[in-house]
Amino acid sequence: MKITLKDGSVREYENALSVYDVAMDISEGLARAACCALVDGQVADLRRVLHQDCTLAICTADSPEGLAALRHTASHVLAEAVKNLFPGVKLAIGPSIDTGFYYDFDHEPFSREDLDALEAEMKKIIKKGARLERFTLPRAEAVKLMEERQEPYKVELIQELPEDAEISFYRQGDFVDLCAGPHLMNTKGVKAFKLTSSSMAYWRGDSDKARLQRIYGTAYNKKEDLAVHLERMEDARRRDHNRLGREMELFTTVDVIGQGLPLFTPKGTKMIMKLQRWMEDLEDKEWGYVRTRTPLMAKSDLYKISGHWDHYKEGMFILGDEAAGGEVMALRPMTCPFQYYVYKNSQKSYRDLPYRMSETSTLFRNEDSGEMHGLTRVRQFTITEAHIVLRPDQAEEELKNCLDLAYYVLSTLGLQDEVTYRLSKWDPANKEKYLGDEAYWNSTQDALREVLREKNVSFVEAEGEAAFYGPKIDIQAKNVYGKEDTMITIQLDCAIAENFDMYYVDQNGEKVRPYIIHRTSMGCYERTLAWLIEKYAGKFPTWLCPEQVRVLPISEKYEAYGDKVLKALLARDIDATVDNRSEKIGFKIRDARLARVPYMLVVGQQEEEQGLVSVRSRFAGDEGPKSLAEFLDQICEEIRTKAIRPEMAPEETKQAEK
RNA sequence: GCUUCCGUGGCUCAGUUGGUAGAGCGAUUGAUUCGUAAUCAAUAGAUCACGGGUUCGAGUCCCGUCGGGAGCUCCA
Repeated sequence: MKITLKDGSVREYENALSVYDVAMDISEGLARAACCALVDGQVADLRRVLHQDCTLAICTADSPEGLAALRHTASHVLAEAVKNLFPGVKLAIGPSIDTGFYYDFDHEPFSREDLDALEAEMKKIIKKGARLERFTLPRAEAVKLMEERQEPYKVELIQELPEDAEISFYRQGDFVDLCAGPHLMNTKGVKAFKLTSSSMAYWRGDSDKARLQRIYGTAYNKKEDLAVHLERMEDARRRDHNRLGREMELFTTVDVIGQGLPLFTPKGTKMIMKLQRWMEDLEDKEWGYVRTRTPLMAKSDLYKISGHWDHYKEGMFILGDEAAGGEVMALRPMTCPFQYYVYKNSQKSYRDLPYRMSETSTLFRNEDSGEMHGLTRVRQFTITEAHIVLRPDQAEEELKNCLDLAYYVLSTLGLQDEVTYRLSKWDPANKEKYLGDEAYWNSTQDALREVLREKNVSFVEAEGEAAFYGPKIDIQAKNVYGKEDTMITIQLDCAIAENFDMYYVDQNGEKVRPYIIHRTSMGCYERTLAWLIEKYAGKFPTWLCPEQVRVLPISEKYEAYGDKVLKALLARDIDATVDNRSEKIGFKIRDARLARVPYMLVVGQQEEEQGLVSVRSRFAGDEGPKSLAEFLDQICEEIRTKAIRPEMAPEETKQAEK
């Protein structure tokens, strides 16, 4: 094939390997372009994504593929450095990830000093520079090579590849690694990197297999990009809800109460109440839900019917001693079976469906002790969740309603662009974990996929992420560190109605099994609060703030007027306080700003005489004097519409914070 | 549950090779009554997470438990 080089000249190449060579030739002209490309015998567009049918791709250095190649190469350099400094080490795997790379080694734990030494060694390797050369071997020879080099993990990986596969390797100097590529042309290309941390990881992610040590690093094309990334990580640390939420006195934890059991202080409680009232009103008044109130525990019999006893027992808190012959109860890990019995309380006609039952319920899940984290992973949480019982012909429309409601909630919170949608499917290789057969799963998964497509939602599909009774549409959010959690879930369940003998009566008077949608339209309140803290760095939209206005009298003389203003605010359902401490106004303002209160009303002689308030906001700084009535109308409107006012430019804030 | 690092007043942290706990912020009290990001002073507050061990002596060294961070596994 022919390639037109950047200078306009044309060169011809015969096969993949020579394309690889030419990519090296032209890489200088493509900044530090990575890899090479061959798609159906044609060289791909230079910025083209790496497709499955494309074994090699040419791309620019800053494209996602270029960065992946860079980071992948950095992981090889790391592996070489580890080999140099810790000769006995065995190599496992070392891929590139979102913000960098990691490599797993079979070795003693690495200390920070080890990482620093490894960084220095990597710099040496990079400075020396070595061309990365790709070569392939038939499987048997590949195994032999890795056996000779005493790399049992690599041997295991190769043995799982097809027998007739040509196994590809990359060599840099004396270092050889099994690798599909792609890579940079030369280790010299790794210019801006940092080893960030080390931790334990299991071989193949299996806790029964060998314990390996994983070293994480990050790498960019330019030092500036790396600096920006590290600064962003620093910012993430400042926003971390587990730190900021405690600092702002939204929640706390107490050793003797236990792990994963946060206590909400008055401010955090107020925020959750605001979210909950909004959520319940929205569902009931605009989306046709009815509310239920069901027990927090039940006899084990209930969970045996639902399947949880078989599929989820180790995740439940069990009360009572089965062995002693006593009654065995369990705290509920979900609301589903309770609401089914609410449905069954009266016979339903096809006209009654969809029957939408919602409940703000507290759930208990016995998470492993290492799993708990701040407010995002807890053992007791509260969620407004619903079960919609419906006719099969209503499934599509109702699923769309659920998606619409979820989108409305997300966009009101200003979070609609922060999420990704995931179609969570079963794992056909693990059938015993699920209810129902292949046909059931295929049809329900197709139904959800169709709804997502019709709603024009872009989504990824994930095997093995389904509930045991049905597939899910999961709306995923990332925390400040990039770790993903499920916020909202919409599940289609056509199986469980059978277990509970639920039915409705159709036009012909026949009993028919309904479908059930399990859904939330906001994550549990704990997790949602955590997400809001991190998204807004504690500077919440006014309607959500636990303290919306703080009245700041200039001195004791204006306390009476301050109280009058406070009363007027409270009368309009605004969460307001007054700061009557004998401090200077500058101090009170500083204090209120650090508490991230959106509005401060400074009142003194001038304001008292003319019935004014001097407004200072998080959004516009000093807004000057306004009449109290005008301010009240303005903030009430802002709260009513749940407006998200833009904050002051970061530079200004920073300036002010100095 | 696993690996690793960590645990010192309410918070953030000092505390040398083991010698008997310190700062800033916050709190309280008093003075001050002030116009847009820190008024001054005084006071209180710590069996150094808990339990055991080594030692003449442990915040410091060792073991265990509990709790926290990071990661892994799990996640209806």
